[in-house]
Amino acid sequence: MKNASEITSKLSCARLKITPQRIAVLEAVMELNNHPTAEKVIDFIKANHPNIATGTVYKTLETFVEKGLIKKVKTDRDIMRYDAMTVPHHHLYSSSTDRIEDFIDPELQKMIEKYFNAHKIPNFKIEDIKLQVIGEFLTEKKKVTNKNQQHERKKY
Amino acid sequence: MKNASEITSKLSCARLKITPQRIAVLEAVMELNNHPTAEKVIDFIKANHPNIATGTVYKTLETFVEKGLIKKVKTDRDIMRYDAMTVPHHHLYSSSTDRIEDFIDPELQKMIEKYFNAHKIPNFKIEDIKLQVIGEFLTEKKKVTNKNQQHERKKY
DNA sequence: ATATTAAATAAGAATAAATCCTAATTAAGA
DNA sequence: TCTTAATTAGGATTTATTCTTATTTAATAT
Repeated sequence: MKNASEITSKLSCARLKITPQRIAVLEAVMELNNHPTAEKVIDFIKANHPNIATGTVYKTLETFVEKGLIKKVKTDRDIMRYDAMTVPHHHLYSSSTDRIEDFIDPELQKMIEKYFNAHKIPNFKIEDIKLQVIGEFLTEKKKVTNKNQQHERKKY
Repeated sequence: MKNASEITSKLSCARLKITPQRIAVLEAVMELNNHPTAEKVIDFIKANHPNIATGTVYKTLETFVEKGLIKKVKTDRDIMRYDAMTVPHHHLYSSSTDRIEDFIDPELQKMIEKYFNAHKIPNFKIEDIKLQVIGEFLTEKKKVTNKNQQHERKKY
């Protein structure tokens, strides 16, 4: 549990009481870094903390979303997923499987921000912009390592 | 039922058998034009066709999505919504209510397409790009009529 | 260290959306 | 009209999530 202090500091920054349950949930979402479902988080936690209640995990995840510690990831399927990454980023979605990967592209980010600064939407205050790029992954689940490429993807 | 022929032609173009149930569902999604939930569709249909089964509506919606007649709209909440619009467009989401509006912006669309043509994502074939603009609506639910504005929004 | 108290949790019941199942029905082509 | 594969009704079932309440606990003040 190397990043224990990182976790507790995140919790206290968010003005949340530091409880074993919250530590376990935040650790799980950070460890399961590819957008786990609530169920995956629950399974992960059960291994070390067999008696943390299901409802507690759901409630804790919701609390973290409210406090901005994690984000919800929408899919076209019916299960909610969660994301511990806090830097602005988008997502690649497989149209045939449930694979989701992060898509970090500062240049794109900048372009979109610039566009919306120049083209305000009438009567709408933008808080966040998420790009869902839907398509097909052409490789198996492995890290893209080519350093010359424009876009990074986190390993699955 | 003025657009009856439009509906039947859409169905036959999609190589689907033309049934009263399918006509009713497609009509409902087109009529309820602000991204109805399955439940809203069911309620709408029940008025004229009291004995179309719930499961049929779900199945029919799913069939239409597969055939590309309608699209799924996923929200941060847990309910699936549907969209009959077939031209490429994005969505504005209220961060505090469940309001969703269409956001049509051909210039933005063109810019994004151009960007991804110039910056291919390695090992990924793009099929669709959806922009989720999350924020707050500053007006009540009414149509934006200013013709000079860049962005159109369908009325709620 | 201890007491206080508001916040958090366990446990499982309850809810709600969506799916599944099977027999009966129906649309479209022969 | 007949045939047949596709579709539907009806309802049970599943699954994700929320809710409820008594109990426990973390943080603060004493």
